[in-house]
Amino acid sequence: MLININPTNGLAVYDQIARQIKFAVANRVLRPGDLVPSVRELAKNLAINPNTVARAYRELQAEQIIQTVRGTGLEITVAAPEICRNARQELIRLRLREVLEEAGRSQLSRTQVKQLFDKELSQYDETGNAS
Amino acid sequence: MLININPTNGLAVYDQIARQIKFAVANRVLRPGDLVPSVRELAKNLAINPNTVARAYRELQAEQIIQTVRGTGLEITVAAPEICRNARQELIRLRLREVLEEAGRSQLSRTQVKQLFDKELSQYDETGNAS
Amino acid sequence: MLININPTNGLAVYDQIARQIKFAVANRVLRPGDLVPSVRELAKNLAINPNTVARAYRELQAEQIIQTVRGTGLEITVAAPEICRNARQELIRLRLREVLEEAGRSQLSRTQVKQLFDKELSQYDETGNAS
Amino acid sequence: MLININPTNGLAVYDQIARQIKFAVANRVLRPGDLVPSVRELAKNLAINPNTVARAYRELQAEQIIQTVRGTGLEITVAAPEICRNARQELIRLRLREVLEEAGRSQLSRTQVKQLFDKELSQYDETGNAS
DNA sequence: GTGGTCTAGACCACC
DNA sequence: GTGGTCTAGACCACG
Repeated sequence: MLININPTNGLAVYDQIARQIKFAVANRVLRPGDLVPSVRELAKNLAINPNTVARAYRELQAEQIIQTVRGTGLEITVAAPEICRNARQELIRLRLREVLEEAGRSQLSRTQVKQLFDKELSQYDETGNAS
Repeated sequence: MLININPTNGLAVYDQIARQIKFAVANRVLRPGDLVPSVRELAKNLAINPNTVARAYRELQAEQIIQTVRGTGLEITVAAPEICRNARQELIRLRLREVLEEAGRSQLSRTQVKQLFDKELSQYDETGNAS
Repeated sequence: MLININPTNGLAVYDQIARQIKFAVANRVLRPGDLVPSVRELAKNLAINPNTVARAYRELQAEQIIQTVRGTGLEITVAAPEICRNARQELIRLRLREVLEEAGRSQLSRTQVKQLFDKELSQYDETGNAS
Repeated sequence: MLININPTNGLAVYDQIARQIKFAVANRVLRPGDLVPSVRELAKNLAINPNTVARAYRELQAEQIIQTVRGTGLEITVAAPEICRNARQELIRLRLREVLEEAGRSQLSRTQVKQLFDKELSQYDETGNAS
């Protein structure tokens, strides 16, 4: 379970942690019953404030992705995979819709948008890295 | 020249002003030589502080979209239309790329992404309003 | 006697007028006894406010470059050519000194500055137009 | 990291701050990763308003010379040294060209300009102080 | 503690 | 009237 933090990209650190855990769940790197790292341990590894880790976990708890196990720590819930997989597709859909609205405000035609999309998609290598 | 401000959408007010002026330039609502509303007038119309308008205009000046005409006001530069039209297409392209990278990190296949896109595009009415 | 005004270059309009008259005197385009255009005429030709022309002339009077001739207008003084020619050389010397001080603050060596100067001088065509 | 402000030299205070930081970067007094003084601290030291410092920093951010580190402060970017060093040489070159154009408009010969330059250069002590 | 944003009001030079 | 700058003080999210 590797988490990478970039404190200079404008995204809140707690949000970066939460997102990466959700991705790990969606991609079955983390499975129901697995324990996430303890607040103190993760904070130490990332050299950040424990409060920041705690906040990330608080948000994940609110979304029912992790739950406390008394005396043990925080574990991935049974519902987590479905929540995360649905969420990721909805996220992409929402982003696409936003871009299309932006394009509409810019008065780009449907054809122009499609051309831009196809050009970018042809460079899409399904790895998450820009090619 | 209509500008609408939504103080609760998370976007900074000065940014909303700057964006709408860029759109107006890209869409030929504002043309080179046209004067933008004076700082005080626009501030009064939008019921916001003149400093906020001034900041928006300062950013537009830094991007060479408007320039001061001594004692007269701020006018659209001759280079503005090209700058704004190039910028808007680059913005859309960048956003599409980001979404595709996000999709890659979520391990969606190229086919899945294309289906999502086509579904959203079919609802795209080229007006900038979600349908 | 041609005067060109650029209201968008940051220089005050009255200053542009005064400078161009001084150049005209230094270069013998205007000679002692010549009349400068009347405030109203020049303001009309340049499509600017007569106050702005009046201010330019006021400054030139303070520098003894023009003087009022009752009932006639404003004429170039006998002392004007010497004043303007001395001023132009001093101006250049002052500017060079400023650039050198700026270079010193940037810790450029004397050799580096000389190279930059020689390169620019080689493009210098003595016409006042960038080549 | 010493910054000196002269509120009476015509230069905007925010600009003086930005310039001095750029010089410090170009001269390796500030290096990538170093934090600039916090907005509030610098404002207190210089006895000026925090907004003025913030504006200076905002301009430096726009030029990619500093970047925010969430909750920590503003640090010098890795690209900053190159940006600042290129900028300072280009600035000197631009200034020299302006002076030469001015000289051309004054109909000074190439030889006269060179004499003026050599005379000033002989007094140039590479410290940034007029001798 | 940090930066980011906004408001309110002042003074300046210029037209 | 115009923009440009600065001060004073507030509120926010983040760590």
